[in-house]
Amino acid sequence: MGPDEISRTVEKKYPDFLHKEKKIQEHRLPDLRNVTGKVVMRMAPSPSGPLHVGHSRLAILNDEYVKRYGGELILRIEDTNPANIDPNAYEQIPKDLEWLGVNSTQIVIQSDRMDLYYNEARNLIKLGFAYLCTCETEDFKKKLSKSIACPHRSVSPEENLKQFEKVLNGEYAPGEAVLIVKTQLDHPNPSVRDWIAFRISEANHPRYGHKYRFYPMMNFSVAVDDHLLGLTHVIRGKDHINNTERQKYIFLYNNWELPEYYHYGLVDFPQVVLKTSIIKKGIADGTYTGWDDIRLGSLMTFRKRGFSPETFRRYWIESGMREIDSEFSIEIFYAMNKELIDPETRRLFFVPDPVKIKLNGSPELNPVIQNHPSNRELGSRTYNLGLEPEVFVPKADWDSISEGEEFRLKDLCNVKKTQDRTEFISMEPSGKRVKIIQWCPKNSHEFRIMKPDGVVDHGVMEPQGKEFRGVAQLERYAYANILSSNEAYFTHK
RNA sequence: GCUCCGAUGGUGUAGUCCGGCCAAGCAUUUCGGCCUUUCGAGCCGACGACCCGGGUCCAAAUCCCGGUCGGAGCACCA
Repeated sequence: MGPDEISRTVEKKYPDFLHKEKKIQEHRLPDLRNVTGKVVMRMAPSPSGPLHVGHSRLAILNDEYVKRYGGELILRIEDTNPANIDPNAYEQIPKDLEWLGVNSTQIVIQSDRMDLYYNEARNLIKLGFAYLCTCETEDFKKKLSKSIACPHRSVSPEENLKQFEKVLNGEYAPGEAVLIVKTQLDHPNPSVRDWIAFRISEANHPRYGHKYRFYPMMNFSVAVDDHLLGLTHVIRGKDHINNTERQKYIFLYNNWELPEYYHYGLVDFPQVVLKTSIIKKGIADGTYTGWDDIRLGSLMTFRKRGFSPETFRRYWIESGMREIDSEFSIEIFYAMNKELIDPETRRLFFVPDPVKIKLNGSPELNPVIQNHPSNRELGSRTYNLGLEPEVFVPKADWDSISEGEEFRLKDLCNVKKTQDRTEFISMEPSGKRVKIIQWCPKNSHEFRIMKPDGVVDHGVMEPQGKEFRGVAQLERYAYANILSSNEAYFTHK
């Protein structure tokens, strides 16, 4: 039996052996604990700016589970720190989520719910689980670290209630009084001991101005809302683990049923600026062009770079929900996006750092170029270059070709380099394996591409790219989102 | 310092709860090959990992103990 015969026999008798089934392992998020019927989940960003890639994980994970089990996904905007609110965020956050394909069924804004928080505060005071404290901050912290109660901790509920109303009425200045939730002073974890539930702020609130001055801290408003909104499952970052422990006391004191909590690991985004304070400063001083500056990691930026929102979903589903910290793999993220967009992304020629060369001895050249190698629906384009035309090619490629070497101008013709020009060889590929490079006609226009590292690549774009908008694969260069006749945002290689 | 958490190839993950089908799967990167509608595309292939040391067990990535390393929190931010 010769080799061919063997393989034919094997093929016939044991087809499974040759075609070992390609196991396509689909990443699937684990099931949630304790699901009885529909779930109620939430995502709760603070409106300090637009959403960035980090927020997208929270949004996608919650959205995925609500889609799996059915139920509600609440967008809760946590604007209880008036000093750190970007008024535009109220509008932008829902837009960012819509782009991601995350559908919230209800939007809740915490500043609309101040009375609910005040009522719960009064309730806890009455039950003896909360007290007003007017200690110096440092003094209070020091005592807490040594598990020592401050004098206010033993004040009667009646007296505390009076004090509470005084604070609401403006009889204390910022820093002079806080409301504290009692937990356990001897709790082994110092960060869980008596924690601050309300503090005074006189900052102007974009939605309510100076109507309120005693604002709940996140741990308080979150606990109250998670209960009142009927949350069944809470998914959020690992940085909230200790907050969860604190919030559980509010549930305990009210005998409320706890949601199931999940905390996913922290993700490090190397070399991406995400911090809103830095971005705001950078926009103000002109370092950045805006929230969608190519160097930033906002969803607005990714959108402007032409990413598919589906890429975020795939990436975060693959990342799962484990409590392991990880590094955001931009490499894998790019690869996922490429796989999604490539089948319907047209090709164009962009020549960075162009040099003009003459095609000596060529006939009339009228190339017809497919806009996509396999997707016929994207059509083709034609150029009438005439006899012995001049074209642009990338300088780096030109310099790497040696004297007398044959190479091919893609979809045009084969030529040979001779000093500062080329000699025509043939229209058809010669069959030899030669370097193939992209080119642009003489009447191409100037074009620049903004890259995420802040570098701008200059070059020329073929004439038929002038009207095109959207993501294109600039052959042999990269994918880019063409924003105007002379500028694009770099997507990825 | 205190409390808690984690550790699978360069990177992201599957498997860990309920030990055996795991001489560890998938993806990406890198490398090699194929591809005359010629791509930095696509297809095929290769390299590459269970943090360390003990213990339990016929059997450990998986259970137990001890280290090491890494992370989070300890805000009048969220």
